[in-house]
Amino acid sequence: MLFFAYRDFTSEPDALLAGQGFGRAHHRVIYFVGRHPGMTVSELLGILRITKQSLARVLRELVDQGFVAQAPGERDKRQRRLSLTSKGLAFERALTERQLTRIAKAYAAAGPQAVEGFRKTLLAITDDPSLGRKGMS
Amino acid sequence: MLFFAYRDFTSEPDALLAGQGFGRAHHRVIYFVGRHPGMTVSELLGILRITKQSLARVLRELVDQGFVAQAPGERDKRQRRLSLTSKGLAFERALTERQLTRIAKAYAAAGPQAVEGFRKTLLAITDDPSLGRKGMS
DNA sequence: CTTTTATGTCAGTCATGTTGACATTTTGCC
DNA sequence: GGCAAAATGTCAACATGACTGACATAAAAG
Repeated sequence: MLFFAYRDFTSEPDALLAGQGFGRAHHRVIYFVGRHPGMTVSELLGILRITKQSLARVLRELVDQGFVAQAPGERDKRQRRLSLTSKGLAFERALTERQLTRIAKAYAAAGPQAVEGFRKTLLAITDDPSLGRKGMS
Repeated sequence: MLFFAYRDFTSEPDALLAGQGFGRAHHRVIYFVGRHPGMTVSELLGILRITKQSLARVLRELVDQGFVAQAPGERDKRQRRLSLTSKGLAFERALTERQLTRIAKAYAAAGPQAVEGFRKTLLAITDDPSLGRKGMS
């Protein structure tokens, strides 16, 4: 069930992303950078749990095409704090819109209590539920 | 959240599979064949929604190594009805065991009502909820 | 007898992950 | 001041699992 839900949940954004030559990996970066503006590369690596080489490719494309901006950290100039450009923000909203529609439909079909149970159970399945505190999806 | 839960949910079976030189794709085949013994290749393709070329590689490895058996259909001899061998069944149980433990933990943490809401909401998120009637996960 | 169906197979490509090695800039500590 | 450690970037090679397109075979269906 998780497999099907995840596949269908990502299918609409995937189509949009493909139009830009992007994939699901780009979506994840856009998503997390959008929710944590100013985050560092290593924070992002920690969340995604992938290698920096994997991230680098995706991130470079997003920066090159003007979806994500990098700025040296104030206190620590080694860091590259990441944020979405206005172009990136617009794109993120377009991606999320589809998923919100889907969630809304699920909410309508299953009811608020079911959705609350859904959240709770998803968090319990996940190894590190500390990530779930800020409205991630 | 779906992303994290799916990743963590599959992490333990993934480790087991890697020991046999298998991947997540093999797990899905073993899972569905185990739940629908005697299913045909095209039924499996329909469920997984991948191309036959993608399936072929995975299926061939599973058959070659004696996890899955093929038998010509009785009425239609073109078909190859798929089923797990005893070796395949034992492996499937080993894989599922880990996930059941995780589900049990989630059940304990979130409560039965939450888990029921979880099921309901997952089905509502999925495009074709007809798949969810037989205790799939 | 011809077409369609179920399946298999060859060959090439793409997206996303991996390891390992090495470079650059900046920070922090003795 | 100097040097190790940290944050990041980059090159190269490789694995997995998806894709497309083309073609082959056996059996069923008309």
